[in-house]
Amino acid sequence: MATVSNQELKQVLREHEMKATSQRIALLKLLNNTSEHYDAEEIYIELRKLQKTVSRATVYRSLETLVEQQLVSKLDFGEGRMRYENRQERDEHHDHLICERCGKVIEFFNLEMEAQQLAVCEKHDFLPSTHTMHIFGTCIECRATNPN
Amino acid sequence: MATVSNQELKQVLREHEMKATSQRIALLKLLNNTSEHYDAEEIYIELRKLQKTVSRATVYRSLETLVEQQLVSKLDFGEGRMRYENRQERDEHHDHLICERCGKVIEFFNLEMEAQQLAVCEKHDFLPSTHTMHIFGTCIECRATNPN
DNA sequence: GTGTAAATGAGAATCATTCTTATCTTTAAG
DNA sequence: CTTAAAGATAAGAATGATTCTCATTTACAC
Repeated sequence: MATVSNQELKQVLREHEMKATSQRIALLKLLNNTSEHYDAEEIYIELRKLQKTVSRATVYRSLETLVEQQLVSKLDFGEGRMRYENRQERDEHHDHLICERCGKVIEFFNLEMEAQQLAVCEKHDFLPSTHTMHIFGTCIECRATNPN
Repeated sequence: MATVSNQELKQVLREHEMKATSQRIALLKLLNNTSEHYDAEEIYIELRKLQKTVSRATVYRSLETLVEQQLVSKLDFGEGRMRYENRQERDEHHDHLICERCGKVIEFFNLEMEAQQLAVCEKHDFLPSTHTMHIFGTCIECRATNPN
């Protein structure tokens, strides 16, 4: 995962008609350099650790704008709060397997499933914009530990 | 949609090791007799209309138990609150198309998609329990009104 | 009918998120 | 390099959904 320079991030923000504030640059860099699915509070804490002055409100507002600009994806794993992941340089959309025991998230992509989704939309004269496909269950490691 | 008697609902609750309280019977009957996807507050208001003494806490607690018992499904349409639907007598699981303009929810079932989900789980040695598949977009009526 | 575990009502508490407002930055223009 | 205006920010208050607390009530096995 190549670290992106501040200059490049500024460029990205400006291309999306967002002022290149230090808070936004730091937030984008954080999501750029991790494969974690952080929630807003975790992002706030990480930015604070990095000596950034930032408020929760700014984290939420920036995330909202970044999601609108499709630079970031907003994910709901059914925990009562949202998680976010970087979307730049991702060529493929992906869905998630979520382990209900350990919380691990496995990403997957299945072309046939995507095709079926389009078929369903066509059948119902529905114009899709986004979708969420989350499969909840138990991962192999957790079953190995305790088959239950 | 055949109305189920209180006696039958009592029976159902007892079969699931839940005390057959009047609040639970009324809640279950409400969900049984509608195809709406109510949220907790709407359920609370409906039960009040029906002259039932019930508190919000009881609505939430009962729903939680009913979901555990798989008598009710908990749905997240990305509105920041959960919705619930009856699950009894439904032989088929189904997924949802959600119109981002008018909020309409269209239910669908696609066997091939379900098969692909199982295939993905197998591939990742993942034991699935439930899944959510929500496609967001614009329904035909909204596009007819304003193609955009 | 009684006792007891379970369920409930009312409102307080919590948690994620959004709003408010006064104060800063960014950036385009001189 | 200043400057001004639009846009962003910090801090904390407000909101809204959901959960918790605890004293009281109810279901139901006996």
